[in-house]
Amino acid sequence: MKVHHFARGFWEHEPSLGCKRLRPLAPKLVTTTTSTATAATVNAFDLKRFIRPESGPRKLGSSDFQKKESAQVESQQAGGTRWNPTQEQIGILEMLYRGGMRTPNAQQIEQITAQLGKYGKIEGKNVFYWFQNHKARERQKQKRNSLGLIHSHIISTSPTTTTTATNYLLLSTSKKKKKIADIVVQKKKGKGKIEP
Amino acid sequence: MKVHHFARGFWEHEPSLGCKRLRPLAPKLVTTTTSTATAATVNAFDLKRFIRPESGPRKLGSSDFQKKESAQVESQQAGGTRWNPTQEQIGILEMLYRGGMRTPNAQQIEQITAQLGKYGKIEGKNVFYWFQNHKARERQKQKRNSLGLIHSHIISTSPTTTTTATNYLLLSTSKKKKKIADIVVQKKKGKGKIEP
DNA sequence: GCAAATTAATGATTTATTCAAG
DNA sequence: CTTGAATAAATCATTAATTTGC
Repeated sequence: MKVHHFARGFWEHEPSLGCKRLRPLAPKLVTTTTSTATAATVNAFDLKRFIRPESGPRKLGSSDFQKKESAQVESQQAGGTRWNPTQEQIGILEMLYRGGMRTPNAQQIEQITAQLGKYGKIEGKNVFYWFQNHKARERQKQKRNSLGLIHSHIISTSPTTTTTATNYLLLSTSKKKKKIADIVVQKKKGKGKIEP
Repeated sequence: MKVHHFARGFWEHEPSLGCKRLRPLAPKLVTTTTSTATAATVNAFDLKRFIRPESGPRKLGSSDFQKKESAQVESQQAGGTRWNPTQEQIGILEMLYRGGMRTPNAQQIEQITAQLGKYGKIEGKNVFYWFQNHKARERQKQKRNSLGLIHSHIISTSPTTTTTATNYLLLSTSKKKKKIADIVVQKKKGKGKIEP
């Protein structure tokens, strides 16, 4: 377990969040250049690829104009699938979370993204999702724990309200997800969990 | 509301998983798993955000992140708050819905928005929400109807009928959030999905 | 030691629920 | 009430971390 290879030990700044995912190779420091002033233009839909699921044979013959660039070996993930946060990114996000941030609004997301972008490829939606997921999963964890210690006296820590009035929206490019109606009439909501 | 985040001094991680993932990424051979192919088209989603600072209890003055918002609120003057669809817009949307569209992807949304924009101010998120809500509400309606058939009893409030305009103004605000935790909500998840 | 196979995490979507404007 | 907007819960899907057989 715990293979501490301090090959490059630089990133060991925080002992508390020391080893979550060792996966450095982050570009680290990007000279910033701040190519864009980011003056505004916060809205505007960014169009991106379109992935039409089954739903019909259309599917456009055009191969695809996707980037891919075949780089991917680049700094790290960059593969194109899903965001893979670096240690630094996670650290900052957790810091913000602990600081009380739960559902950052658009501006906050923008700033955070810009900041985290120094450590690796990242988009605003990643930040958004991270907060959503982290919040939800911390909650589950807590619930599960509290169930575990029925006798314990330390329950407190209420779910912290949340609900920041933020406005943002993510458009999804529906993938080819499940399309057939699951006839699962009774999906058994709890699954393996112990729901009260 | 809880405004009690902050003093969250100690958090601690999972005792058992001190180190989550620290495997330095094994080469893992490309393999690419031909099975999936996935086309790899990275779909960079777009994070749409628009800011509507006020309009609600604002809290979470957490970090210094909040600063310059409230700058441009007027981007949506005239009515200010929410989208008010015109008849043409609704008509087109319903047409699309009946045609089978349920969750348009970004490109589709963009097109629809562009089209509907001819009849009135509208944004992509409005289209997105409309489909979300319409789908959900058609579903409930159907569920309710199927349930109601057993009794054939009027549910009172005959829908559609009467005063759509709601004479009594809503007192607005002063709503309260109720926790669903206590109530044993039997959310009947199972339902037959009726696809046209 | 190495990879395929398995498992645990967690990123990304979809669905259900809630709030509140009109 | 109707329904646009927003959030949370549930679910799906993919990748990293482990385990296992050789």
